[in-house]
Amino acid sequence: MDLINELQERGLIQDIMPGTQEQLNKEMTSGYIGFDPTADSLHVGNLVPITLLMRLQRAGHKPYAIVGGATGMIGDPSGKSAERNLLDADTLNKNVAGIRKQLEKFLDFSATTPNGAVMLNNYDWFKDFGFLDFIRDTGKHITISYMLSKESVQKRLETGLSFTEFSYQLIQGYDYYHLNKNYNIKLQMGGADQWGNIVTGTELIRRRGGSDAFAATTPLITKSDGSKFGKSESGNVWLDAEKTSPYQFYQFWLKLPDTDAARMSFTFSFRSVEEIKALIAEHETAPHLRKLQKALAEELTILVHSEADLAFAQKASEILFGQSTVDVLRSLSEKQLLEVMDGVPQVVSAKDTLNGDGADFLTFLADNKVFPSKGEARKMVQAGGVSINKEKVMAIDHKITPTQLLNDKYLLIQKGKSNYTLAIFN
RNA sequence: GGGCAGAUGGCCGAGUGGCUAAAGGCGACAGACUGUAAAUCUGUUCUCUCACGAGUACGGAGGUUCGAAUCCUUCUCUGCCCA
Repeated sequence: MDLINELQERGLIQDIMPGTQEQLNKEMTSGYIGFDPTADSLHVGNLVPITLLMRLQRAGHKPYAIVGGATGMIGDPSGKSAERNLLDADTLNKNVAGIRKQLEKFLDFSATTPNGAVMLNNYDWFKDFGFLDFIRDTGKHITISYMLSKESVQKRLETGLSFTEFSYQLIQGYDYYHLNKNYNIKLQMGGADQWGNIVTGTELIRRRGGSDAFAATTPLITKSDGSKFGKSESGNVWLDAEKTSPYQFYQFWLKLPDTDAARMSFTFSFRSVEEIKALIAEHETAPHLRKLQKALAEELTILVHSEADLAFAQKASEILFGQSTVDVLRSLSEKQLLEVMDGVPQVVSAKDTLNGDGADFLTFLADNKVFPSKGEARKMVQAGGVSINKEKVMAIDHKITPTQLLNDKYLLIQKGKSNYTLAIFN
């Protein structure tokens, strides 16, 4: 099965330009995807383009990852309902560097392999490109009505769109032209919201007499309820272990609703389509075992983090969500406890605050930022949403005393169903 | 440059002098049920506070008034129409 057929089976093709499949079957083809440096880390949403490049490379083609140091300065209006704030140069540089580093994990960048991956920053070819030169060389080939007809532009005409964002498609379009001309790149991929920008690129290449240029986009990935994919209660799910611990990352996939788990497996997993179908069938016979979610969570935690990180994440999940009771928690040695809690957010405070009557629980929660304020903490306790060591806290005037501590030192605080914090008393 | 319309809580959107911390919806969070699922039901949702309460808030700044999201002036921004 060729790459495009497989992508189609996985539901990863939204739009595709005629001839793309033939081109990929004809020869080793260089293809690229751009990454927007809006943050210093990539998040799970970016895993779609990342795995797409991986699939491209595994199929024997040459992947290019373009970090948008230049385009990031402009702001892509696609999919945005309002004008974006511009990032300052320092932030941008930091973001570009962070993203670069992460991408290196996923692709084989060895220069000796013919289809070794390559990373480029479009700032390099834009920084010395003067405005007059740009509008003469590039702007001349694209008409206003063509640019205006783009959906990303149309949607914003009513509510406002600055010239800066309007011109974005030309900048990205030029990227493709530049890459086509200088690197013989013949394929651009991206999310469906990028189709307009990508096509401006192929148009520019065509009008300026470049070689063949093809394009394919993936459907925008959303959850079954239509909301944006890749958010947990605590915000974005990042690929950076410092921002989202491997445990939290593992949990994110494990918690996927059934309806999403199937689709996400096709989207993210490198298992074959047949394997995934078999897993889904198996899952349906015993949904409560969550085999599908587990398989996906395992695979992706290894891909993004490591086998060892997965092992800890699994152990922690087992203890935090298994049949465990206070007794199980109490039976863990200090070492075991700390290992398991590695990815769980932790707060440290002084042990002598527990002397006498003990420390007021609500005050403790607020002071240690487990909750933003005492009022907030009270609300949660009153709603029955807070537990200590797996036992629900019923009283709003609960006091923490030394006898409640695990290993004489730790307190496992749980807010809601799946948010844990480990308090350490030294 | 001229005319018109508009800016309300995370979002949408009602409110046109006191009963408004501001209807309703969405989203979000929590509880029950369950499988760490979905659906459903319930509660919460400006900030701080044990509570009484206090403080901020309807684009910005001034003003009228005992009292303003609501009236006036002005500024900023956005859309539409005309030049």
